[in-house]
Amino acid sequence: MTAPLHEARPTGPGRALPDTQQGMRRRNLARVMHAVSAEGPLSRAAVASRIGLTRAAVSTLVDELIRTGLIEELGPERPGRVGRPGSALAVSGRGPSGIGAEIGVDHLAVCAVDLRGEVRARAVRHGTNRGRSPAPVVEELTALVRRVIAEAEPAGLWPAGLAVAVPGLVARDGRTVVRAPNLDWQDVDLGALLPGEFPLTVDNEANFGGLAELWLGADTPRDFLHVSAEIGIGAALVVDGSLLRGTRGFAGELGHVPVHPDGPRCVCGGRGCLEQYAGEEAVLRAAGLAPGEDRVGLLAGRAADGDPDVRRALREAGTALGIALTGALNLLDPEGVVLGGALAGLAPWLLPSLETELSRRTAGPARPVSVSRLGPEGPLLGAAHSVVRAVLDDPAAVAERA
Amino acid sequence: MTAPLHEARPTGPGRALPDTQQGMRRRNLARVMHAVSAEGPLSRAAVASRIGLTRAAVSTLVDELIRTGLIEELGPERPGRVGRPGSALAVSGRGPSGIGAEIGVDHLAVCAVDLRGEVRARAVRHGTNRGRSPAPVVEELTALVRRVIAEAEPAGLWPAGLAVAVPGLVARDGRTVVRAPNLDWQDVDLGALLPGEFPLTVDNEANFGGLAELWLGADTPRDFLHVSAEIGIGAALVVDGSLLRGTRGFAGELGHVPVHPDGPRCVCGGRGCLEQYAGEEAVLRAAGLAPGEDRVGLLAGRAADGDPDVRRALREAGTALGIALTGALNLLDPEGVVLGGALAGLAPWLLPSLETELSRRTAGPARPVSVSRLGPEGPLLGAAHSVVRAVLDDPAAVAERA
DNA sequence: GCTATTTCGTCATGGCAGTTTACAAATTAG
DNA sequence: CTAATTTGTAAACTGCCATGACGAAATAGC
Repeated sequence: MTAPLHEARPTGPGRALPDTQQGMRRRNLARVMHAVSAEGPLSRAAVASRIGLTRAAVSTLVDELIRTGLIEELGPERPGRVGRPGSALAVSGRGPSGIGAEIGVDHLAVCAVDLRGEVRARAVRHGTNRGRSPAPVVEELTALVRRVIAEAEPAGLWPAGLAVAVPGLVARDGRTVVRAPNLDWQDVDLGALLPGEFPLTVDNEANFGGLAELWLGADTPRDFLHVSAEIGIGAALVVDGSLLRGTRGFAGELGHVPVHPDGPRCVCGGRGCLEQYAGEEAVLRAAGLAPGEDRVGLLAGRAADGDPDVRRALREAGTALGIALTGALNLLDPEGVVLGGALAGLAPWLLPSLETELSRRTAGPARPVSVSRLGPEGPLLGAAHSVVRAVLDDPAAVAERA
Repeated sequence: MTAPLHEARPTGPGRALPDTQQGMRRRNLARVMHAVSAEGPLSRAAVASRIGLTRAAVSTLVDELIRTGLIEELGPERPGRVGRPGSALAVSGRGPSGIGAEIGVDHLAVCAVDLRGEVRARAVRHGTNRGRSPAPVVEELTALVRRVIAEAEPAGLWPAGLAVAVPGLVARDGRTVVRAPNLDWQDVDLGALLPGEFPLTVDNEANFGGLAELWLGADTPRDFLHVSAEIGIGAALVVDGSLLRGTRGFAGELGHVPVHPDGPRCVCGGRGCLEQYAGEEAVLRAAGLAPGEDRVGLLAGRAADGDPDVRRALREAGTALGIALTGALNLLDPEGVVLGGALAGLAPWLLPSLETELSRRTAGPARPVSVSRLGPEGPLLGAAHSVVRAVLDDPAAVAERA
């Protein structure tokens, strides 16, 4: 059972799956899970009115979910309202958990999140992975994964799946890293290197960051661009609450949008790509700094100290970002833009020129550019939560494995 | 009953509609319609295996569709295979029809398409609409609509809906033309001006063109960009077989993607937008021609005659398009690009420089750039077919009105 | 304090949808 | 001409949700 968790589900009239009563039941179980998960403790009656089924139907659905341990009965509510109080239902803090992992340039991280969305265990290993071959890195990651699983186990949690965020392009199979320039990896099938005991998904770090923003952000809209940078500049395109991945899985390559078509050559073959102006390397060079460890921290520190070269470099990066984003906004018409990853930390110095450029170039009301609250935690949390979402999306599938 | 036909259906776990048995039935009726519509005459058994239901279930579904006149029994098949031959089922050529309409800069057009996809009636009125106020234009259009409906009526067709393609931005309500520069319209509620007897959808001409490409194109993929030009340059973003509309409905504004960020001022407030290089007006100017009637024909004629100024102007437009499309391809990773509308007629002179630019700037296998077979007919056909698709998507809804 | 009202959760009943099983009809293979 | 195969349909069955009724547990009004 190693199916990709977040496969784009075929939707609309084209979907080939027959519509049978069992499917209906499964979808309604999912609806109950989502309602309870999203709106806190809820009585059966409240769930029924939320999802449009009758109380009787919800009763049987909830019974089943309680039997399989996905939902817990907290006890009677104490409301000021008239009538018999309902019995509060909540998603269980035990049972299946989502294991999220991140392969960063300078670290490895793993965490376990329960169905309630709480992080229940974590493990980190610092140290660069640049240029290391996949096998030993994944081996270390696997060790962290096992440690986290072991740590969560006494609390009654078992891994329902593993999702790995990587700084690079991932094929649509959700397993293969096609290219990760920072790691110098190419066509690595992580599915073959990682333990096969549970469902695995691999995805781009920007994508998981975007999903984290969608699921955990305070008032993130269902349509936005999540821009993230770790040397390369990637964007997660969230459209109507789900990721736009592209045919090959390479959508969101904001870094190679042409900004100055006659500008400097880029590794991608083009000229004047955004990455040549707002990529980490380019900014460091423009700021007169040498590449090294913790480059983002260095930039942020210098900028905070008022270093004029760094400030100018970031200002220009913001302008270039603004130009590239103008194109993206015209194409996608999202509700907003969120700066995540390394960009979040540098936002104070990027935002002014970025917003100037955007408002200069786009008509109509300005689209809000906000900064991720999650910062560097985004991808890891997004990965773990993607597993949790998969459980909420089809609780019946998990119940079979429990 | 004037609900928008092609509203983005909420999908996935978030959709609020309860999953009830009647809904199941409706979806399965739709599945049968789609199977029969897409794969020609089919026996009940063939439909059953296609959609994954049992023959018995399909039998009752088909019975219902035959009773409501949406499907016809053609009679026994004559196969070389062993076993009792099936009875061929086909979508009916009578009953509900889709009325498509187009408000062009230089013409109005209306057509009626039956469930089989055949155009059964059409009407055109030539003459510019530039600068005319909405009311008289829509009045003329309404007259054409009524004529087409009357023409189709003796064949047993009745209008299941009206879809109108306009050269401009349309709000997500599917009724309001927010801005149509060529017509000089702004915030026009077509829903108030058009007859209210049947469901109405209004959409961008590029969007309907893209849908036509998706539904009628020979081997069009489910993920592509359909680029179209009528003064403005618009693109339909088809992602996984459905349109990406954006929050406000303005997605696909390729014309205002920055190509040379320091280039000439654009009406949108920006600088160096694609439209400044590849828009109709810009190309005419670059070619040393004055604007007038049938501008595209003029350009194509001169180019075919070998006029060097025109050729150069088109070559440069192709280059600019290539730069803007590079950005779009990096963001969306579609399977291909289709040139439609006015661009289709000019493709021979645009394509070389466009493809050069694309292959220069993008790594990996070149994405195919193809030319629409439908040409200027695309938007009209797409509009009419969108109504037909709505019927196929929910035959039960139509049966109630029959 | 007591009764009426309101709301909750559950149960029994019923309707509806698709499955299973069986069978007659219509064709080909030999 | 018989056996094998496939189609379409009917009858019985299972599963799921809706309906309506009921007891339980709270509040509101007197």
